[in-house]
Amino acid sequence: MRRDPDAATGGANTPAAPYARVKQFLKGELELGRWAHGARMPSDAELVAQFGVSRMTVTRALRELQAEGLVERVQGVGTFAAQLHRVASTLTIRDLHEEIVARGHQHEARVQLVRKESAPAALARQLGLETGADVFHTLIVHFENGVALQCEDRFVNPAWAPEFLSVDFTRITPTHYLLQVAPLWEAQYSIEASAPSAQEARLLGVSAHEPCLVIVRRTMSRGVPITLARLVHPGRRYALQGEFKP
Amino acid sequence: MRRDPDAATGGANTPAAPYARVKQFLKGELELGRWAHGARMPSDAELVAQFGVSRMTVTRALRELQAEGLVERVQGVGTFAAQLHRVASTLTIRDLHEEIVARGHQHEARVQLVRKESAPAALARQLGLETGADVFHTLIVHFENGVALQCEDRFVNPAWAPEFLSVDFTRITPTHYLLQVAPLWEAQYSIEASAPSAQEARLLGVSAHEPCLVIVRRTMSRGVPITLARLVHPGRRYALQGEFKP
DNA sequence: GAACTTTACTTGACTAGACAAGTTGATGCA
DNA sequence: TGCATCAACTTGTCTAGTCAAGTAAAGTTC
Repeated sequence: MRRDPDAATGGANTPAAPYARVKQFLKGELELGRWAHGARMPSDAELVAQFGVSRMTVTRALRELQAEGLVERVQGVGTFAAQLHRVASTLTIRDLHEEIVARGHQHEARVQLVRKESAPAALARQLGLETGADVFHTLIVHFENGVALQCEDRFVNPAWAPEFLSVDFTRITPTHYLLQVAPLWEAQYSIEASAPSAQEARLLGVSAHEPCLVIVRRTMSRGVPITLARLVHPGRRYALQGEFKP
Repeated sequence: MRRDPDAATGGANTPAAPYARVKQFLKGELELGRWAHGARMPSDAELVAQFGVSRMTVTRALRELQAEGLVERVQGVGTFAAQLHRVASTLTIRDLHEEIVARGHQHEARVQLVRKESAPAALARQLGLETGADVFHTLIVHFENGVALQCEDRFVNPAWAPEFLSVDFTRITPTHYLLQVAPLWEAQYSIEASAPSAQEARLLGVSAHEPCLVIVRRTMSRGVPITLARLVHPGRRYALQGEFKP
């Protein structure tokens, strides 16, 4: 069992940590709408007096609330209730293989294409290469228990993963391999609904009218583009799910 | 201009804060793959010695890295490089009105339906009500510069927003109004691609085959369901975009 | 009145030390 | 061998104070 210092009123067995009590108090008052958006909240000094704790403790509570986007702090001015006119959520896009295995199902990858190509202008620009430079191109269809779930069309910057073409993608997904090569990355993505291309429809075994969820993701590591992927999912078989908890 | 203590090697004008230096050092080493997933990283004491700072400073750096999911800390054992086999991203679903206004465009909402209904079993369960209880139902189509962008089909728990039906939704979006009533919430959502219903296609002015991005979102405040919304967007006109920066 | 200075208050960051609580491995004993 | 104990090390949290940097309002001077 994991300790959860955030549960300020936990199981009543462990009297929550002081910083968690302060944090939970402020969170509760915010939930009750005690401070309108932009309204001034108690200063550090006031909370120190109110809770009888040191300022470091109060600071920690407020810094975490700030990181969660619930309050805004301005040096020299004060702490204010944040604008909450947005729903922020952490969307986790897991490696498809792990996702399928986690469901207790069987994952199969059929490799349609693995080759080196010459990058046209638009692609080269996205990958930070010169037009006509070599790029690696893979086209893989992923199956869950024999049903096509994703068509993965991917271009990779050879500078980052020179051995990319010799990887056995029936055993390891490109995402998984690239994570080994570049463990930390930043990504930009776009999620939209559209009809599949004729080729994608054929590979996924769906009609050309079937609505598909298309994720286009560009991944970079230390500012250098690594890969550009277009992931096409039949709408009837795939949904992104997530939750947001403040 | 905003200060950014995280930019440990910032503009060279401000020598970054010590905690930020420690954090950036560890982040950089993680990027370079110095520690494999699950490998042991330097202990607090080692970092204290290495950087000549107090333990509180090291602790703060490590705690923030932990919050970002880059390291895992186990009391009594040590600090370890986290598994990064996932791409987590903060997906921000903004209020549509604000999103459109931010683009400098004009937003128009046409209210198709605002009424009280009796909740069928499935809906009642989702909203934590008894079957047959009253629910508020709105159906609103949102336009950006005269083009239909979203069809918003929403059910609201009357207990939370008794005045909901008398709000002028051509001036304020339901999301915006509900945020005033319940400032803090948690949400579960599902994003998928599908064809619109006949009614939705008619309201959006698209063909029944047009792939649509459908977001179903259930919102709760303090554990009590507030609203259930189905947001349908023509795929050709709407994409969710976001980025992930570790 | 306008411009400058002072003062009070705010958050940002850090230090040096303390105690608690958890894990691990070595030691000693039956 | 098996078990209990202890020491060393780890992270988790807190205190009481310091200095720095920023804002805003009150006061002062011209």
